Amino acid sequence: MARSSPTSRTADRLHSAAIHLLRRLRTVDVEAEVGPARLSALSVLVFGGERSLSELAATEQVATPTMSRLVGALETDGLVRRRPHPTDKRAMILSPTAKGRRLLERARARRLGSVESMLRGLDREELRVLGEASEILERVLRADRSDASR
Amino acid sequence: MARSSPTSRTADRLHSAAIHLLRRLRTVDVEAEVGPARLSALSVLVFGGERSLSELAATEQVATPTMSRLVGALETDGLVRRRPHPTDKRAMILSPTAKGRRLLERARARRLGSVESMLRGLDREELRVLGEASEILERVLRADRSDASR
DNA sequence: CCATATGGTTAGCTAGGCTAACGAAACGCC
DNA sequence: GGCGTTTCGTTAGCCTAGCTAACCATATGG
Repeated sequence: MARSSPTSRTADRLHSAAIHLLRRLRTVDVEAEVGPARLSALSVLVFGGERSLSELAATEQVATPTMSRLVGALETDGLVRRRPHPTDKRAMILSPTAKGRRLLERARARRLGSVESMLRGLDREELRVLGEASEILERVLRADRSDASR
Repeated sequence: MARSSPTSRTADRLHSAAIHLLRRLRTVDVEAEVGPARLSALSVLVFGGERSLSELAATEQVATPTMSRLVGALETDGLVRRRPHPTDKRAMILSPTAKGRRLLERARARRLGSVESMLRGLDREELRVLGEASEILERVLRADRSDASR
């Protein structure tokens, strides 16, 4: 493969930057009252709308038994509600409770606040570059495979 | 909260893009013969040079018992070697074996290949934006680490 | 020389991932 | 209508990866 093409160097730097950013954010999540997997699943229900367990598992790219356990914990904590599917008696429909929405909003604010504080001090041009890069990335990811997550 | 300054909107998009990129890469790592934490620790030794266990733990931002177990597994698999520290009898120096380097190179090639294939099709200008954004991010993360403010 | 700090390990807990196996319901097709 | 197959969700059991607490051995500074 073209060992040091512009594309491969960019890929390398992008990869590294994304890893380091998320690693930093992980330390912020320590204060969250639920773990990252539960938070992420809850986030899908809040921002992406209610859906069944297997749909949620697919969105989160985990196996259904994994999601079953996550949802069980979220329900125990009163963050998610399940109601029967109108036509399919095997299935359930999951939706966030008011408590779940509030908790998610707090966690999200913490994360975003952390990113914001890092960006503080950048000039308009640098912010523009970061914003544009994010858009390019999202577009490329969508194109590479229709994801539909979050 | 919920104000929408340019900074906060950029933070939001950046956050989302990084999550989606790494989620995609996670599916590539399924083929890796060792888990992500071990792979990452090995990567530090290969690209960042040999160091002690506690230094490696600090680099990876995990507690020393966690790193102790990771290193134990890497050593069992013949991917990492430990030798005594020249002056400090409590400490050890960790370095990757040839096997470790080869394994890491394969895993890294898979990941980067995946990112590269996503970037294929972008024009020079878009690549430039992504590369520049990565540099800004890395710089900001480095800066933010040194000052433990806020 | 002793108190304290540091490097690493062990034990034990939690969260989050997986597969295999299962029951119940839905679907498809005679 | 019945029967095989697929799908939805759960349970059981295993693995990785994170943590703290407690510990031993060695360094280091008064």
